[in-house]
This record gives sequence, structure tokens and C-alpha cells, in this order.
Amino acid sequence: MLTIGRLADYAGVTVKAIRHYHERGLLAEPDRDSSGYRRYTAEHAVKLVKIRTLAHAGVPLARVKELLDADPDTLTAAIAEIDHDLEDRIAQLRRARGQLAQLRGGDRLFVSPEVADHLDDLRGLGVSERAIRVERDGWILMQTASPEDAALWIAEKRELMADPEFRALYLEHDAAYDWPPDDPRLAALADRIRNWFAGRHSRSEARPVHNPAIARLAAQSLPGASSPAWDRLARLVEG
Amino acid sequence: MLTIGRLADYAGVTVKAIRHYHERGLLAEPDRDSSGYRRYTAEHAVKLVKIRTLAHAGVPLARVKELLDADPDTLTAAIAEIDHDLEDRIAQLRRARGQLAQLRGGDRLFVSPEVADHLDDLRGLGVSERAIRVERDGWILMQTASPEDAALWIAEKRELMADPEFRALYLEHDAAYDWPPDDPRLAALADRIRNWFAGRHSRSEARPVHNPAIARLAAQSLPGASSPAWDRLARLVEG
DNA sequence: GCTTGACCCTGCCCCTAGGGCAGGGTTCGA
DNA sequence: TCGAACCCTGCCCTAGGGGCAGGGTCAAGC
Repeated sequence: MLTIGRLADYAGVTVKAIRHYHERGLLAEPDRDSSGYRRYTAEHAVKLVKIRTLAHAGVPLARVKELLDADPDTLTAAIAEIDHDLEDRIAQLRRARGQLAQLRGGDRLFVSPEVADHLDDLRGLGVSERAIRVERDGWILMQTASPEDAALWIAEKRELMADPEFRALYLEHDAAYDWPPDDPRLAALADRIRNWFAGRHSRSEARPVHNPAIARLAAQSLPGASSPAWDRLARLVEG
Repeated sequence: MLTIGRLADYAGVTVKAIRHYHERGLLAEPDRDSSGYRRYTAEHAVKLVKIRTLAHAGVPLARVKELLDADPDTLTAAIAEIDHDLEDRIAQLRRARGQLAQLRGGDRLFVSPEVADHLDDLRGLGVSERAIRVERDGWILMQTASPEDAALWIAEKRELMADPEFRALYLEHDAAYDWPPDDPRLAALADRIRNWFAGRHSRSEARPVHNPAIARLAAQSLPGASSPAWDRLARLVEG
């Protein structure tokens, strides 16, 4: 009659799995024939299909064992629960697909949507990729330190970016990275930066937008995050 | 700056998983601070999110390691493949859900749709659950032995069931199970069975519908698959 | 009768992707 | 200054089998 291999084919399961179920006590060992081969009956086949159905649904074998001789009400409740889990897992896999698609480009996986929009804006303005990367890494650090604060800060920063003068300063500061440190434009730029800050402060909404400690960390974390021109500029702005 | 716990929260991963990625060489070990704590940078965060995204998509860590420093074209191809796998797995889970729903009742999980329809027909005719169970188990054994033959046999059997006389005999034979072995109706039934077989044979389409060896196996596999009345009936039919 | 390929047996070690716990040191906020 | 919350290494554990070794068995064809 039924050998282990045939039973395995019937149930869509490997021979090894069947032996495993015997070991775990899920499926009773059948009688053996004269040469020691296991000989199965239709009842084994029925039980095995039940085991396989639950196992393929991700139910741990220990739980399968319980369910095999649970009363119908318990079984019905358990099946509803398992079905729910399956639904969840399908939703998870779908989310995984969505994220996977974003892996090939863009920063949306690493920062909040608001920050990602901000980075896109910078790109639209013609900001260098180097600067964008420094920004991104800074925001990542801020978000890990405190997502709530980061959310507030990005909102402020985006308001700031609405100011044409600030945008101009941002771009010029970005361009200054490559200037020679004795470039005469640095002094002029430093003046405009100071003036702009003074103007903001006079309007009394003077909160520091960037936590300077964090900004420094972000700068340290990347090679090429500063330059001789920027160092000089910083000294000029400080006075 | 970034401790392992914060990094883990940011990436939606456990601390243990991060240490595991270090061991496997997926994520570079960061510098340690004076007390031996790991201190991470934004670059670690970016890489970790990539790892997590792939790992959540079910990519084995060894493969993740390869993909992390693959060229963009290879990566694009790999992502397409992984996405395909994900789609397959979603389809599998959906199938698992469908099968799970059938676990609570019915025989459709265990036999082919044709056999299941046949069993439903028997139920509709008022055949006893005991007989239906014997049929089901017989068909399971036949299907495990040879699905193709079983498909042919069930087609023949269903044709047979279209014959009102055969149906009547089937039902009476079923009912006879509980009769006393000396019941006078047994002899009459045996006659009708013999006549019916004779009629079929004369119409020259005389193929055995049931493989007798298999039928016997099916009968053996179940307790209560025979009775004193049936034993007597068998002797009467044989002559 | 003999061989050959497909089965079957037990027993052993291996894998993935971490989880859990022990036993100890560190940092931070009140 | 103290307790809670972190962090460190090291070790063992898990599910669900896969793979292989080393050996016995069965069925078909020659």
C-alpha cells in the first residue's frame, strides 16, 4: 500500500518532513512491513494534509499538534486567528515590495517625507550633491536623536527656504566650498550672512534652527564636509 | 552620537540583529567610545536601512552582503528578481489562506474535485456517512497509487451513478450494513446485484470499475468497513 | 538469475536569523 | 547619589527541515 515516498508526493511534502512530523509527534508512526518500511493508510494521508495545510500557513509545529485534536470550536477560532495573521503577513510583504522599489534611488527610505521633499527642493535649486548629502546625513542624525524635534526643525527650515534671500545665501555658501580661501568674495558673503541673521533676530523670532552640536557631528561624519574656504568663511562670520 | 539602541529604533530592527549583521560582515563595525560602546554615523544608518529593506524582503543575508556592493545594473536586475519572488510568496500565502478555509469541513483538501463532487452527490442521495468515508479513503489510496488511473475511474464511477438501478443498489447495499446476517432481504439483494452485473457484462463494456485489491485495502484501513451482513452478502453474490 | 536504478532505513551534523540569559560595566535624569 | 535604562561579550537555543553516510530492498529488464 502507501509508502512514505508516495504519501509525500500526494501531500506535496518531502519525505524528510514526514519523518520530522513523526519525531515531533504530529503524525502517528504507521505499522512497518516485513522489511521495516513504513506503510501508511488513508487516515495518515488525511492527517498529513491537515498538518501541511497548517504548516504552510506558517503555524508552528507545536501549535499544529495542539490543533490537530482540538474541538471544532477551538479549531474554528484558531483558524480565524491564523487567517488574520496570514493577512498581516501578506500586507507586510506588500510593504516590503514598496520599500524594495525605493531602494534603487532617492532618499525616501532614510528620512521622513518632509525631509525628502526638502532634499528634492534643494536639488531643484541646483544645490550640489555634496551639500545635499551633508543635509541628508544631518537630518538622519537628527531623526535618530529625536524624531519629534526633527519634525519641528524641518518645518522651520522649509519656511526659511521660502525666503529668496536665504535661498540665495544657501546657494552661494554651497558654491563657496570650492573657492580659494583668499577669495575676496568670501568677505562680501560673510557680510550678507551676518546681515541676514541680524534681520531675523530683530524680528524677534530668534530660535536656532540647527542644533550646532548636531550640525558639527553631521559634518564630521562625512569626508569633504568642510573646505579651506568654508573654514575661512566661518571665521569671517564669527567676526 | 548614535548608540546601537537608537540606531536600532531608527531602522526598525533589534539591537541583536545589528550585532548579527556585524558578525556576518554586512555592516562595518563602527568606532568605539572610551567605554567600549559602538558609536554610529549617518552612513551606518543608511547602510542598515538598505540591509533591513532587503532582509525584510526575504533575501538571505549572504545575498544581501553581495548586493550591498554590487554595481547599479546588477542591483537593478536583482531587485527585479526579488520583487518577483515576493509576488510569488504573496500568491502562495493567498493559496494557503484558501486551503486553510477548507480545513474546517469537507473533503476537497484530500481528493480531486471530481471525487469531491461525487462524495457530495452521495450525500445528496442519503448515503450513510460511514459509506461516504469508506469511499473517500478508497479514492485517497487510489490517487496516491496512480492519480491518472484514479481520474479515469472516477469518471466511470460517476457515469455509473447516473444509472437509477445502480443508485438503488448502492443505497440498499449501504443500508444492508446493519441488517442481521440472516435477514431474508440479503438473498433478494444478492440476486439483483448479480442481475445488474450480468446486464452490464452483456452490454460488452465490461471493465472492472474498482480495482479489487485497492478496494480491499480501503476496507481494511477503516474500522467498521465491513459487517456480518456484508460478509454474508458477499458470499451470496459470489454464488 | 542478475543487475541497475529507484526506494527505504537510521543517525549524524548543518543551516538561517536571530532570541534569551548570564554576568558585568556605563550613563543619564531626578 | 541612586535607580532605570543602556551597553558589552559569550554562550546556548530554536524551527523546519537539508544533506550525507552507510546500509538494506524492490521491481523491471536482459
